Amino acid sequence: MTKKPITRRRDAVATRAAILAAAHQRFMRESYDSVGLRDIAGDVGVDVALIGRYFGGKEGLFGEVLTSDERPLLSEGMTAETMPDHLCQLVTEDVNAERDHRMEMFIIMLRSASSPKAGKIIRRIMGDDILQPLADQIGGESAQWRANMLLALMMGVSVLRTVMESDGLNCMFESESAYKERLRGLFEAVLQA
Amino acid sequence: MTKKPITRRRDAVATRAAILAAAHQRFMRESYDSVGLRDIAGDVGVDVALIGRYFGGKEGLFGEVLTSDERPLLSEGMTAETMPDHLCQLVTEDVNAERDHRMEMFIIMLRSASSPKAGKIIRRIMGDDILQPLADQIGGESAQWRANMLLALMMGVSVLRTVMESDGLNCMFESESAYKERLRGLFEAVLQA
DNA sequence: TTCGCAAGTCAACAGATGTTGATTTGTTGG
DNA sequence: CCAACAAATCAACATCTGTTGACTTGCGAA
Repeated sequence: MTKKPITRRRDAVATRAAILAAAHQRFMRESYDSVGLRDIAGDVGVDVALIGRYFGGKEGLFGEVLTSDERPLLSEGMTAETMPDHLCQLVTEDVNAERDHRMEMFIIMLRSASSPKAGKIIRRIMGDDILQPLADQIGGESAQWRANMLLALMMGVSVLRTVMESDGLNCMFESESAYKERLRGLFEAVLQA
Repeated sequence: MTKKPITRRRDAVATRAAILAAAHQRFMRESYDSVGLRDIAGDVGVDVALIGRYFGGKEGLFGEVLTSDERPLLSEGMTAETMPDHLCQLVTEDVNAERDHRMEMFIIMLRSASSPKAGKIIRRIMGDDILQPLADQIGGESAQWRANMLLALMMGVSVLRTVMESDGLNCMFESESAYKERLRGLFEAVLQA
């Protein structure tokens, strides 16, 4: 008991996790092609070669950033009634504040979707883990269309706010709640059209 | 008159235009970072160095792709009444068909917005040449918010269809017009909310 | 024809990219 | 204390990136 691993300096799982976290941050701010493996390794204070060792390569790392998080991409306790609130809440978080992990995944995917290598991974996840579950959750006649439309709405608002860095959606109203109310109205319009 | 330039093999303006066109096509399908200058030059059948000569560099070329087209980014004869139709039409064109030039610019911007260098140019154009004119066109109380929301809606649908390559919005209805009708309803909801 | 100039090519640069194998270093079990 | 093994580093690779200067070639005017 004297030698309990108090401060392990060579911890494989810890460094692996650190690399994953650093990559997450980088990919959230720049596209797949813009981020270099040396940037990520530098953030952790580690040699580049480790990334190759642990993740096989850049694609492997990116893929794991998108899939390693155990938490579901869609809220679990989401019913047809609470859905507009949920989605609206998700998309209106303070840009500079700590974000919901689902929103972070969303941003990462939006940022790198145009890179051929990253695009393949992203399109699969978008389809299997977001669109399809969303459509199932919605159910009914034109569930596919509604799910696609909801996703488009969320992506549009997200792209505008984070990628295009426009703040024209936020501060144009007398109160924040009034703005959210309008946005929620749109989500409801899609669901009930 | 015997030597009218029937087939000019060394035409500066023609090759310049050809390079510009090739770049346009490339940037429409991949992101700024993914596209190499040698790819573009190869399409035209020309040496890479010419791009540097004519456009100063990659950023210059990209900037000119986005600004060289004289045609306006927003329809000129667009009134408050015809706006939903216009925007809806713009965003629902056949993905494989020949696209409206405004839609093409839109896609190019969406694709490369996450690349730091290209992003600067894009955000300026988005703000000055699209968002502001759109808000002016709308007018009234919360014109800024409405313009942003319209843009978000258009971007979302565009990203979903072209970047994410989802076709869940198109073929889920009994008729194409029914799908468009619903989408137009959303645009109207934003404008009249 | 011949000259000049511009159009276009060639070659090489300097830097960054992802990736790989050999090597060092720290830790742990005997 | 000392081997053994994994963690981490080092060094170099091959390739691709955008960019630059010197070179060649074709066209048109005199």
